[in-house]
Amino acid sequence: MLKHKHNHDECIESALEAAQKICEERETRFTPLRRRVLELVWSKHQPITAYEVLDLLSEGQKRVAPPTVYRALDFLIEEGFVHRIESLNAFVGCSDPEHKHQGHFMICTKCSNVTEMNEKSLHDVIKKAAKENGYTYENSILEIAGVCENCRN
Amino acid sequence: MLKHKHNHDECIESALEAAQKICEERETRFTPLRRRVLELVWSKHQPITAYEVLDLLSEGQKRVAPPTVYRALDFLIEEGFVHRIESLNAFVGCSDPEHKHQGHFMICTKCSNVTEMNEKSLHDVIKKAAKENGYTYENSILEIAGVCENCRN
DNA sequence: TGATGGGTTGATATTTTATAACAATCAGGG
DNA sequence: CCCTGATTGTTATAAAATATCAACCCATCA
Ligand SMILES: [Zn+2]
Ligand SMILES: [Zn+2]
Ligand SMILES: [Zn+2]
Ligand SMILES: [Zn+2]
Repeated sequence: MLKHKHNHDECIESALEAAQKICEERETRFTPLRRRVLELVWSKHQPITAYEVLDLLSEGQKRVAPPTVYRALDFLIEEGFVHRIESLNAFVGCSDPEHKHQGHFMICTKCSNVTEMNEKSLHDVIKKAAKENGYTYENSILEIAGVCENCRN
Repeated sequence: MLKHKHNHDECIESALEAAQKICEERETRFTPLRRRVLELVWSKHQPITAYEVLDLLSEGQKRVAPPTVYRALDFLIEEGFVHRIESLNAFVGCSDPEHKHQGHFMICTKCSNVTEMNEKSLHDVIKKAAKENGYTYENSILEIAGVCENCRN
């Protein structure tokens, strides 16, 4: 179902490394828990709910409580490593953590895969629309539902 | 706080009339409950939560249960009279119920007022972005957070 | 008329998602 | 080591939404 085949382990690994590096630069704490939660978010190359993360995190150990997961997710979102998909109440790893932003996504209604769009032009159009309506732009969420290339075939 | 001063009673009344008319055309049932819920959604010219609607609906009578409200909201959303604001878990009346669409909104982070944008150009850009990424467009939500003109002054 | 059936609403219980509040623990600086 | 602030653990609860089945309404038609 993945849009492009790739070695997903590498994919996770590089996300973790990037996060680690950014935290060092910012002097924020990439603790084992936060690292593990980020790994779990990435583990399912699809949006994952907080309680799914909770279940995975609890495997083979005492069950953790919701705040543990939500606090870690809050941190990861704050740092820009994870986005929340509002229309799904779910979370995905960010494909471009170096540059803080709120995400713009396309969500396949057949396979649930999500594609993050990092397109400056789209971002600019949205900013412009806000300005034209008299708003000072802060940030935005865009979630497009549709059918992905794979699922059409 | 309202962007433009207006007689809000008239505003509500016209929304109800429009809904009534559209339901007659579509032969869907604009029941007293649905009418009342739409009225309550409009009553607060700002996003309103399902449970706020529930509280208002329950005033002076036996308390209604959540499904009553959610079912009415589902109908109103389905008919395009109401939009859900995903980032707020709240609902607003649609400013253009004649033409079914998912809403594109700007949300003031100071006063919580919401402005619906019915701009074809923006809609087109979003559709185009979906297409360029290989998705067959179905619909989209756009929620821009910012500060409105009033609140800046 | 009154049986039938679809759509709507009522009622009860539960699930899903998220947060509040406070205690325990940990990591770094004096 | 002791203090401090950040992080994590723990318990309880709030907020948002849905599942299920019963009751009701009302148009159709036998
Ligand atoms: Zn991103
Ligand atoms: Zn797909
Ligand atoms: Zn609308
Ligand atoms: Zn404002």
